[in-house]
Amino acid sequence: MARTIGSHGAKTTEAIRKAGLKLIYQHGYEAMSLRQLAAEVGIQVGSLYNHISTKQDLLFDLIKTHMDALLLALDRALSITGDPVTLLRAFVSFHVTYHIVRKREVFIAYSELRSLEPNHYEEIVAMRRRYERRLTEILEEGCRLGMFEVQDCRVAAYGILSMLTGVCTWFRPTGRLSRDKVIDIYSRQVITGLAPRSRETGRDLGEAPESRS
Amino acid sequence: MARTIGSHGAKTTEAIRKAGLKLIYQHGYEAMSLRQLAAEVGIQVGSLYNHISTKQDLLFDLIKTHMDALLLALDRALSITGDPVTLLRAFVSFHVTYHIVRKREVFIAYSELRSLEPNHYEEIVAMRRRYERRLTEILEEGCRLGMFEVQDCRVAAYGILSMLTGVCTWFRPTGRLSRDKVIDIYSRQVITGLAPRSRETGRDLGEAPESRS
Amino acid sequence: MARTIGSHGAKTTEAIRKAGLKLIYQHGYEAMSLRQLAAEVGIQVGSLYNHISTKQDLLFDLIKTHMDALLLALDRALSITGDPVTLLRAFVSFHVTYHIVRKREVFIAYSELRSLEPNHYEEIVAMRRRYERRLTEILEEGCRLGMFEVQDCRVAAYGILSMLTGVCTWFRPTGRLSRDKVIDIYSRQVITGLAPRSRETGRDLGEAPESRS
Amino acid sequence: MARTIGSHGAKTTEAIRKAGLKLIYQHGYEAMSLRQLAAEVGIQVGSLYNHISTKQDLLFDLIKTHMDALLLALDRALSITGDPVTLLRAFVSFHVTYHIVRKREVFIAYSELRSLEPNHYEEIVAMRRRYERRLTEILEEGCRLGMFEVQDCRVAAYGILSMLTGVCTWFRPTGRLSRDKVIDIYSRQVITGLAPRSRETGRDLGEAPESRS
DNA sequence: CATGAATGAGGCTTCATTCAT
DNA sequence: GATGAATGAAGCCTCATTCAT
Repeated sequence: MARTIGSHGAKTTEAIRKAGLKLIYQHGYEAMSLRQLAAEVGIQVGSLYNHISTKQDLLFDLIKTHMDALLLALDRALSITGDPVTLLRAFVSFHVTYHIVRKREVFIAYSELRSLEPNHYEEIVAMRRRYERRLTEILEEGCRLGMFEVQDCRVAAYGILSMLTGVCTWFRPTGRLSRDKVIDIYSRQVITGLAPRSRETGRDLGEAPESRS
Repeated sequence: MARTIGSHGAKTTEAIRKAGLKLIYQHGYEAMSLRQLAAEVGIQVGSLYNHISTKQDLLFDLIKTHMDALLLALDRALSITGDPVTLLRAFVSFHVTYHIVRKREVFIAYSELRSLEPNHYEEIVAMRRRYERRLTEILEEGCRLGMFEVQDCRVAAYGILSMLTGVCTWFRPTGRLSRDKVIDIYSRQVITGLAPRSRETGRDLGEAPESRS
Repeated sequence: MARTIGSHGAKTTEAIRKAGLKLIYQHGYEAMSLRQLAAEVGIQVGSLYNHISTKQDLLFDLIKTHMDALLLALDRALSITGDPVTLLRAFVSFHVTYHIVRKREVFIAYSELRSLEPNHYEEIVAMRRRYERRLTEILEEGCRLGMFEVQDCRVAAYGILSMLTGVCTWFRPTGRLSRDKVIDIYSRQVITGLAPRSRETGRDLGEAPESRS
Repeated sequence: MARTIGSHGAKTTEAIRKAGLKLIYQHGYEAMSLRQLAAEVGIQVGSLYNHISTKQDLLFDLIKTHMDALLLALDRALSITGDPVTLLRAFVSFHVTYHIVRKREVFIAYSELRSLEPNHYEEIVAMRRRYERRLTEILEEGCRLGMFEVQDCRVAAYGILSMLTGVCTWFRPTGRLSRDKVIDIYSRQVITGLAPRSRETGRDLGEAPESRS
């Protein structure tokens, strides 16, 4: 991805990235043709190659750029002091917000992983793991302090991530619920879900009546 | 999808469906070529057309067959009597099990929705909504009875579905956790997450310290 | 190069090979487009791929087939008994004849060597060396018997081969000279050129007045 | 081919010609792209057009320049007095030397003839004929004087040219044989090959006449 | 002069689909 | 039913060339 900053062509490059984002989001990487992409940008197919080196490279560039931004933003969002509950709430808020605002990047970065060449795939998956790790660490700290109670922090983290990420598949900014409302709802559902069992009663709603093997 | 039941070719037809499932799961519908498919089955490309009418039709058939089976199985799984908590636990167990066992069908039915022609798309989405509706109803009933407390049952249902469905992206049968263990963990996390706020304290972990509008 | 003997498609395959031979001879491998080739054959471009696997493969197939035939024919032509002069005359006759009759194959096999992929290149060059070796051996035997006198049999062989091969660049079947006449002329020129120096004078026309190192 | 003599850009122009020579020799005219050429020179593709007018023009310029130089050098090499044998030896020496030293120009001028546009093609072929004519004239004079005996001077000339030109396909400056040695070998082979049949013996293996000047 | 971007044609190859055998 | 061959569209990419900056 050669990006000649300041030059006139930078505008075209950016337009290609934007159009690529849109079309890949809409139709998928495989289903998007460079013909479509060029048409969307308003240039000839061959001209694309003044800005990208390969269709595959465009995909990688889009995903990589997104992941970089995501990790950076997460760092900033979690650079607060507070107990695990506070951090978890910050995480939920950040994750949901980011996944709503950058809906398309987020979707592509996940659903087109398999379209990446092995090398690129590995690189992105590694970044994704770093992201997940941040949440897992919060859960682990919460368990240590007795604020959360989960049988497996990794599994819990995966569950939370799936739940939150799902937001970007149905949330509409113009819909019934505001973004903050959704964050509120999910924060409660997530944090309550990790609550330790009540000491007094000895059981809670989540425990199965009979034991399983 | 012409299936000549009983004839010798039925075996081939089934082989095509099986191979199609595998290849679409691996590479995606757009990325799978009928040449690959034929090769996987061990026949020539042209011969495929004795069994399928169209690549698109094969996709639809696979998804439709899956959705029929899914809804039927859900019916069976929820045909028990019990309070919402019991039903919810049954739902979680069913959903996770099905998504682990029929991992590929489930994945395709979701990720290749966009590859369906409008008519087919509508049909499948309607079925999917019926599925989601079953969970939402359980939550609504639970709220009515005071066993759950959520601000929005649809949103809660989406969250739960996302969480549970995520299982099929990381679960490995040979992994650290057994299927039952995973069901156990998620049941607790889901049901606890819906628990009403403690009456005594008047607030719970999930509520934000400051008020929101 | 899949060649299904007896099937209807074999005719097309052969037509492609023939047209490929013609076009590569005329314009060169790089300059020949598959569009041209398909047009020459009278089919669609894509249909070519029912008969060839690759443009490169077509080239290799043409050259390899030629080299096989050439070596086989040489074997037959030299399967006579006789002294080196007789064998050399047989070689000249064979080489010139073959290079006139199979003018295009011969030309391609030489001029498009550089268009072959490394593996293919090596294979063909090895065959070519076997061909050259046959001539060199005749010269060596002739020298042993005192019938020829050359300072370096390999160089002499190269010279002879170049001279004879050049025929196919200018010979016209309808031209002034018959094929047999040309063979006659070249036989004499080649064989005379290898004649030992006259015993009486101790020197001959080919020796330079001043000595060289 | 605009050559701004004396200007700074002349260096670039010369670099382009040199790189073009190299790349066309290596890959052929059709296979060489202007992108490669520009990269080899170290400039951008567009910049080439400040120095050449067309890819075709570059080819023609390279060949034409070479042919001019070749004919001029031949004139100089043959501007000696002497009998046909002396002249022939001078020709052989010159031709071999030139074809070894200017290996790439020579090769291109021959192998890329077919890549020239009709006009250019005719022009170069005419020059080539003038070159060949010089050799033919020597042979004709030699025949007139009874020093050579060939049935057809044109054919003999073609044969000799082919033989000598072949040198540039296998000669390596660092190889087993020095350039002078090769010239020596070929001079003898060529001249001996033209020797008249011995009057006394009536055989044709090339006996030397008694004297030469 | 050099540059980078644009063009439009065309490169090789693969695609889903059809159909005579 | 299966096959191999044909189709025509489309896939990604590279080409030589032009031109404003």
